[in-house]
Amino acid sequence: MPLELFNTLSGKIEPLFASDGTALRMYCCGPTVYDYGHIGNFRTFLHVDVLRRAIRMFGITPRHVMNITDVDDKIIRNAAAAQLPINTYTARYEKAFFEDMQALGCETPEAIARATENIDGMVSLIERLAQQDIAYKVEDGSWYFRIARFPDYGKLSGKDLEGIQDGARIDSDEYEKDSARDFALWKATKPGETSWDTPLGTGRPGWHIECSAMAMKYLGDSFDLHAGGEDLMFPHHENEIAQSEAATHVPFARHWFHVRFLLVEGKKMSKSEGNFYTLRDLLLKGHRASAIRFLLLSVPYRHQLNFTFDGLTESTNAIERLRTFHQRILTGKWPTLAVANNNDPVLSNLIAQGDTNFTASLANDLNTAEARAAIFDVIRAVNTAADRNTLTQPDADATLALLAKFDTIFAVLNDTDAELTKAALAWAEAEGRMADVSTEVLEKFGANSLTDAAIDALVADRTKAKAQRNFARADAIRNELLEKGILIEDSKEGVRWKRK
RNA sequence: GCACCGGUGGCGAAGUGGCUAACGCGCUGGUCUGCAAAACCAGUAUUCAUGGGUUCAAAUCCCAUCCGGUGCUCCA
Repeated sequence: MPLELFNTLSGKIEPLFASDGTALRMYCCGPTVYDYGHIGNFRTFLHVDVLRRAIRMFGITPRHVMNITDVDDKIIRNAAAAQLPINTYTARYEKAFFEDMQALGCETPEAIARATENIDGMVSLIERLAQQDIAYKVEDGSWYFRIARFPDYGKLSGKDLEGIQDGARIDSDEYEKDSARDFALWKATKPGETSWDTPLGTGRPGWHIECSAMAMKYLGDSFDLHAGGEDLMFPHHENEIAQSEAATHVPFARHWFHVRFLLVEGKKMSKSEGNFYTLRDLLLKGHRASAIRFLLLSVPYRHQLNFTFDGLTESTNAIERLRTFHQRILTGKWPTLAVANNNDPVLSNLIAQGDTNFTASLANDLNTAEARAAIFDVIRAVNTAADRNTLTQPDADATLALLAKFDTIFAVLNDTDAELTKAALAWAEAEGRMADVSTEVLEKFGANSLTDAAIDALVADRTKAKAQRNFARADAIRNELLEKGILIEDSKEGVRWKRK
């Protein structure tokens, strides 16, 4: 079964493969590091993460390059306002970005490419275009791409040139262009602005050129897949194709992958709507990193996702069930799991079917919703068998193997939520953002929160009270802990507790 | 204005021509428990925005209407 994925360029679902027979070369448009990443950004990166994980699950090696845009108008403006050199300014946000990616369980790409470290490549690419008279310089020293010389322009986004021309807003800074549609390859700078002295003149790169130059540097003139958020389709990716193919005369990326925007509480996320959330905002409010990952992945990448706090609660609960089940199979406890001797072929088949369904769902254009459902089907069946003492060791093993497979994609079973929230809390403290921390988080993880030892002591008290059949005392302790977010569970195997 | 996507149970969401409309969360009742929790069992949409049409057969295709969202400009 091949892994198939919708290709924006062809408008069809097509199999993915490594055209060089070794590795699937993919380029993903990364962040512009001028601020902390928000959940919209991460929906895209999370689905790219699932894509690369799925590629590996299907036996293909990914070679994934992601860029960091560390120079652009906003960075220059904000760095100047902060009176910092741009690299000092961007370094903190780049660091934060990778911390956030890790918190969300994203794997690190095989290569990271920074725009400011690849100016030479961009300059030579523009020079190649200039030799063909496709790039031209205007009086102020900026260079533009002559769209009229690239007849395929618009093939990705399906735009016709006339429409663009009519709708184009003319930027007052961009004068002397041959056509309003032509886009900047190299921007002349004003004295004092961040700039590079190059054969093209003094200036800085246009936005699109970095991705063309860096993708080609790391992956070759032609490569397998290019990814990004849906907004990048036009003009960014369209312009990348134009620049690259006009220079090389070979196809740029074969397969284009675009992730749809999310809504927040039914509306487009924006600062003015007051529904704009960074990952850090959510962690400080007490939401778990794993629940955020799971929620953002629960709706397939080509569908709009409505991010809500109810949805986050739902995901938190769903993950609890997954983890509880995983622990049950792993430990044979909570509730007790007795191993049966007689094999139940119906159950064995069900587990195998779950495995097949999981794989098939991902193969079908990364249907993460269906893949998720396949796992829950198995969970219910195996729990039922376990409760009836009909689960055999081979079936338990097969279930664990399936969970492991599930987790190579979803990566939510391993519980690191508490440490991630603590790290966010430490960050808030260091940055003077304690006002953003919810009381719930402070109670659970702040300086006055209960230590594990203190909880264990209270639990021991309660167990003693229970042994004396002093249930009033036992329940009082349980309620006291519950108010502090600690949930106690009794079972035949003894008592366990967890932080809610 | 032009282009496009979507409207499925209380909520989220899969399914895009043919078995009883997945799955998750929630809720109700039961089993277990001192009581809870966890887990299980049963119940939770005779119906897929609305109206018309095509078809032996439609949530799935066509037309119209209403509603939500997106792009055309920096944006994941």
